[in-house]
Amino acid sequence: MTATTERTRDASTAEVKQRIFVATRNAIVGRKLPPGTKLTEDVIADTFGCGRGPVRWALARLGDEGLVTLVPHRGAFVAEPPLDEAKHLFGARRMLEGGIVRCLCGHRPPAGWRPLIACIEAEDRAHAEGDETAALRLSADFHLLMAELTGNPIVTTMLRELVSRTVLAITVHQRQGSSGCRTHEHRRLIALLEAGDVEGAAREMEDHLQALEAGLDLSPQPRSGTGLREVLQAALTMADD
Amino acid sequence: MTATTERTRDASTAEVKQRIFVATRNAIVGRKLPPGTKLTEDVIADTFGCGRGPVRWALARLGDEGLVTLVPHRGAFVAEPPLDEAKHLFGARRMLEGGIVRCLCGHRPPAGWRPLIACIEAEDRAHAEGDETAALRLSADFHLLMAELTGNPIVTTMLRELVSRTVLAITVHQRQGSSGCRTHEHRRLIALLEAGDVEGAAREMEDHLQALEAGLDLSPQPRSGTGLREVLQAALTMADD
DNA sequence: GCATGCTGGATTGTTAACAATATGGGCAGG
DNA sequence: CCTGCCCATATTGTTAACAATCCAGCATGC
Repeated sequence: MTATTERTRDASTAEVKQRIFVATRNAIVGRKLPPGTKLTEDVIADTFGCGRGPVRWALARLGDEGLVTLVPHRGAFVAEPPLDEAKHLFGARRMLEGGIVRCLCGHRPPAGWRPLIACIEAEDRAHAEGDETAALRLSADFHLLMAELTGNPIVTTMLRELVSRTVLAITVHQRQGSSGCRTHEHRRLIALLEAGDVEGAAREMEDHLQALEAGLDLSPQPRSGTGLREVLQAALTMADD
Repeated sequence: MTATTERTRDASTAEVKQRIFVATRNAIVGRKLPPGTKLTEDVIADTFGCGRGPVRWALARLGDEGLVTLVPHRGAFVAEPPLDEAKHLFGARRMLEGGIVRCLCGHRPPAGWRPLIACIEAEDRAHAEGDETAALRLSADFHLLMAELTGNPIVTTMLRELVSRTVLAITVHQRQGSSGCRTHEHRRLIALLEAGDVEGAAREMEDHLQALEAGLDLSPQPRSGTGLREVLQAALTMADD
């Protein structure tokens, strides 16, 4: 996997931007780049052997998705979603994924729920091996797979964005000891889906996300936020957009 | 409102990109730029009196949102969402807005439903004056307002994107005679919300969107799509992302 | 000793120029 | 008369260089 890094083919001329974008995003959600790290343009440009233009494009795109914060004349940093944003993130996922579950109950996909079961088993294996990062990724893949099973690419894209940001939010607001999604909740969700219990399945998904949100530590964020500069800058953000 | 267009202040140096983006998006959803129109970079650059860099940034962002299609080495065109995409769009809105309604039923916003009623009245007035474009915009604002009432900016952003694309899809797949959202359906939705009927309100919203989707003409799209070039290019779009 | 004001270095934002590519019309050949 | 090739033109994609801006460290004055 991640064979993209090895493709230094000449066909890169028109897809360098995409390569940089995907690589950086994978690095962020894969916990390789801790939140707050500076993403210097020259470094990335040298790494990929290209000018600074494609780098700026990828960084802007990542900024739109909320994975990096772009500070004018300062640069790009891996985002550190504040607690408010994390809660909004989970709220949005509750609304969207509840709809996904209800949609899935309506017309079951042709492939059935087998892909979901396979994903759960993979996550269990990762848990057994102690690879918690991989487990988190597999857990995210489970939710993403549900979106794909609706057959609606737009929903898939939206949820992918949400899930990426959620992973980042979980990373920054250290889960004290709670592992990501409990797999038995996922199993119970599938059971309810198979039974055709629309309302029960939707409720299960919402409760599941609620439990995930409850795993955040609500302590007043020890990092920046009361820094006097952020307060003043936040006061000026009101007259935007 | 829309006082942003008048701000030709010198502070533009750092926000030209945003200006171009907002202006172009408003022009597209406001039906000023018909689907398919070529968006030449030089023209936009000259219009805003800036280089081509900011224009490319805005165009890329619009491309991400699905309002323009970026063809490599060809340029940017106002998107003409195919019928499949339109249906997916409505499907995504059903899932998300169903969740929004259910969320709103849970904890009613502090401002109550008055803003929604005001929006409906404005839409009725526009209908009375025969300004159908304004009516479509107001109708979109109603849905957007519901998202804002959840107090979740992420949901608002997602729905804004969806609504913009939906407006474009409706524009291209000419509604034969059906006006946008019927206001009485909006009123009924509010009544169910006020009554606290969660399931009924959600069902009403889904039916409402279903009715909107049914207003599309399912005839094989008379415009481009069977153009033999688009068919072949679409066949190559499979191996993307 | 501490706060304030400057200067050097580094990094971003933008513009301008160059190279690469696709389109359209003209022309030779069948 | 139609098909296929070729070149002029215009537009995009990219890189490189310049100007503007911000941070770190140091000197200065109280």
